[in-house]
Amino acid sequence: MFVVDEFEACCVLTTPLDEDEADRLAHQLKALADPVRLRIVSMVATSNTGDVCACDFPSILDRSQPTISHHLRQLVTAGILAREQRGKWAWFSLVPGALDGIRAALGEGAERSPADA
Amino acid sequence: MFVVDEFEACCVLTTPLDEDEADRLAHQLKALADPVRLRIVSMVATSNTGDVCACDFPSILDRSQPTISHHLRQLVTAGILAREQRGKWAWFSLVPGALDGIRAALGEGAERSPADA
DNA sequence: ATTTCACATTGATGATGATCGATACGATAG
DNA sequence: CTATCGTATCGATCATCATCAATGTGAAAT
Repeated sequence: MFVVDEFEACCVLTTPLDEDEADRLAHQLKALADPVRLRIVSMVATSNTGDVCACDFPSILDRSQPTISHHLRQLVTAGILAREQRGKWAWFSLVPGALDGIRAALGEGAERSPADA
Repeated sequence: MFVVDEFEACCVLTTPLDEDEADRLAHQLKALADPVRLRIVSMVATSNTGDVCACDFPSILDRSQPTISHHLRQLVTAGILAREQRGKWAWFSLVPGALDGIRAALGEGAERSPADA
């Protein structure tokens, strides 16, 4: 319905992500874009109880307790993990739908074929 | 080789991401976890020709040409964008299935219900 | 109350990264 | 060949971040 043609060689697009939307998505992706945090999330995701005690991470992931705490805080802040205090232990579970939102955002532009077919 | 049992209060998991796998995924996610790169990818993804000329990005995204070039290189290196030289311009398109792979990895652990149902 | 334990916060450090000016490279136009 | 234009690379800078030792906090046990 438009398709520019008064150019000699460049430019033909429709509307992409605006700046704010890109900032939000980038923030969520950054929370996941770390090997330690990915393993934390996958440990929680594959736990058969649905949650994992914070005390498990340092030994399994070979990081100090403060480092693990740092990563857990980022994941909670990003809305990916939920924290529950149980006795003197902290348990973490996946926030339902959190990863689905990110996946959906990535999928929005990934379906179309490259140029035609 | 895992499944601890000499603990008093913690730990119940199955196998999550191993270190190498987490490194790979983190590398891919890092390539996307930047507002400028997200907008680049979305511009390419929403282009009705399937590709975008590098010359478009600096003005639209308000970044210098070297900065754009830097981001484009990261996206190509990560296997997300493909580069094609056309005359003296460089055109970029989505690598088919690249984002799908990332989405699938995120989805692997996102389906199960929190604890039970 | 005191100790103990689990976790968070602080402060510091080294690494990574986003950004741009300057410059080099490569292709086209003259 | 020379000039021009699009893009990549270089070098530098400033910000962000992963990491850990030390310390603080808050709850449970004695």
